[in-house]
Amino acid sequence: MKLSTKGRYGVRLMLDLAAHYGKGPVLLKDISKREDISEKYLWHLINPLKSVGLIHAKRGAHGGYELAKEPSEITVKDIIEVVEGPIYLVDCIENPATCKRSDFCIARDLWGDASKALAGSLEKTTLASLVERQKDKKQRKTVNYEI
Amino acid sequence: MKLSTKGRYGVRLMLDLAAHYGKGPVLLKDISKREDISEKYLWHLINPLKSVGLIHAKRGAHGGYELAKEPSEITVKDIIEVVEGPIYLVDCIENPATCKRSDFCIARDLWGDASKALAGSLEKTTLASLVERQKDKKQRKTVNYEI
DNA sequence: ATAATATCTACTATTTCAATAGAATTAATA
DNA sequence: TATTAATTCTATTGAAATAGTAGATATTAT
Repeated sequence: MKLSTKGRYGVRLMLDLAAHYGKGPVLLKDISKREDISEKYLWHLINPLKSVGLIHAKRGAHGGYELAKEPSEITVKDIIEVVEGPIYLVDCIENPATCKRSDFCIARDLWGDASKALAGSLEKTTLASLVERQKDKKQRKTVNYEI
Repeated sequence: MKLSTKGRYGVRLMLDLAAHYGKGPVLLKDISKREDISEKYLWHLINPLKSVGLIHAKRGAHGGYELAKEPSEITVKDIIEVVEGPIYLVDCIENPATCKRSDFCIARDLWGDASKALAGSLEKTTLASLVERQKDKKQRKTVNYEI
């Protein structure tokens, strides 16, 4: 039960954009360098995030990408749902027809609860709070070096 | 972020054993029929559950499988950890060396929290409680038919 | 002995995931 | 208006994980 690279990279990508929020469009090339993800692959993540209205793109020279909303308005759950699909541990929750046992299956209820717990945890964290944490961590690191 | 069939079938298998707990060994063949999972495939699930001490096998004629503990002592988390591996949404939590960013990666902390939320939810449910719920559901169904 | 049952190793098919290639489109600006 | 810098798109490939099957072996009750 692992997150795919889409989820992991997707959050890193959005976090990168959040860290540069308000400073104009960010180049794909730069994100690629900083996050160590190929431009080609990044595009597969950016594309759905753009079509769902989380990212805004500016084409042509001096173009690039930026968040379409405040970082405080975007949760990790929002991102994961776009790049990985809905947060359901099993298909039968979303779509009961995928399993003929759906009507009477007790396990199904269980997976529903667990999915909710997971989604709830991801919903608590916004991009803004992640950026904050990142700043804090850097701060602490600097202080440690001075000791 | 989906559970694999190992996890889904593994819980169904154990729930089947729990429902027959105390009534002597259960035949693989019977589990296969009831749960609609091939005997061959079931064995891939039973094997690790046995070697970890959750299931007890009786070989030869009149043999079969039974839970090695009370259903109230086995949680869904226990089962999933055996058939799917440890409940970590990303590898770098268990094994930081898998990613060179582990030291300073904020996303990593996030995935750690989410993994904990998920594991916590799965730990709350025991096989005994699932068997109870199953009985309740059947009860309600019968009552409804009588109306 | 025989039948019933679990155990094991190995293989194959399928699907999903990850990543790349290369061409097309758009817009700024000189 | 030509050029350059950027995003956009379709298609393809390679690799890995998942799912499932085959067929022979070992054990035990009767």
